[in-house]
Amino acid sequence: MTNIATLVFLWDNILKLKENIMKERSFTIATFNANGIRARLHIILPWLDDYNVDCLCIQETKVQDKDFPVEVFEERGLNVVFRGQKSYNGVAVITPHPVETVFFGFPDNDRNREEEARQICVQIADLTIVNSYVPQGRSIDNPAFQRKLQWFSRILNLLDEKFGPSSPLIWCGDMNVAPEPIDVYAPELKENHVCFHRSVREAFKKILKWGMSDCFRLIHPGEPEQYSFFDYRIPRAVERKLGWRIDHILATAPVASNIKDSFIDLEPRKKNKPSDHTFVVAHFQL
DNA sequence: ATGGTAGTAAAACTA
Repeated sequence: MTNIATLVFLWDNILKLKENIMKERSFTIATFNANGIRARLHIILPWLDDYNVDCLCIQETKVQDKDFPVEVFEERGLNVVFRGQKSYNGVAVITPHPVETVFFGFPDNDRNREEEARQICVQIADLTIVNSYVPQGRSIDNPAFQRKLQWFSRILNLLDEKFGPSSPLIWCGDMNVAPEPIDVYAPELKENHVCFHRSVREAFKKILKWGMSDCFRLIHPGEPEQYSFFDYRIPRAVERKLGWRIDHILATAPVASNIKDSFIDLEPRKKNKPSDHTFVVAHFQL
């Protein structure tokens, strides 16, 4: 009888454990192109206080590692993973959770500083998050544009070989591509633009086809004039709706199927100085 | 005909 009682007790505990594991957990992620993180702390810090995201992915921190403002995040109980270069590029992941750095740039690369300052892969609980600052490409006849196209094929190889479409994976950041005509103003004039040329759109869509969903579009299908970037050289670009949706949060099915909300927050632009990008947010119940 | 500005960091480069 004691054996049966023990069995019942154990079974009961297994059920409770399973219940705990299966319990929905909220996860909110955001991406932000800072264009200089030190110049945007007045935007980023209050925004973090307001939203309490589980993970903020930043691109274009434009700061060397020795000058990165680690303390302002750590004194708020946030963990930071970052890598940068002097004046250009630079990525960071900010999270209240324990975080493990998987790699910078691409795994097994030949220590390319620029690539490391453009991509971070981290693990937060069971989630793998890749934060990318995809090269802009300069012009379609520039070698930099070929490197941009290669970035997408290398990402696809990486996701396929290391993870697979059924593993919980988020790829987010400044992708420098407007996937569809509704994702940019005057698309008919942008066919030769490095962020709208058919070759980049196709390279990007190949990754969607492989098994990732554009989280913003899951919540706002077909909604026009939803932009994440406004060129600060164009006067009153926000009010005139002269923007691009080039910052994305993509997720594999196990994550994307649990999406609850997604939006582009452009409010912080109005505080003091403009920032060239906005916060793109996605919320899941995993 | 191809601008406009912001950031970094010290003159020009990238976006």
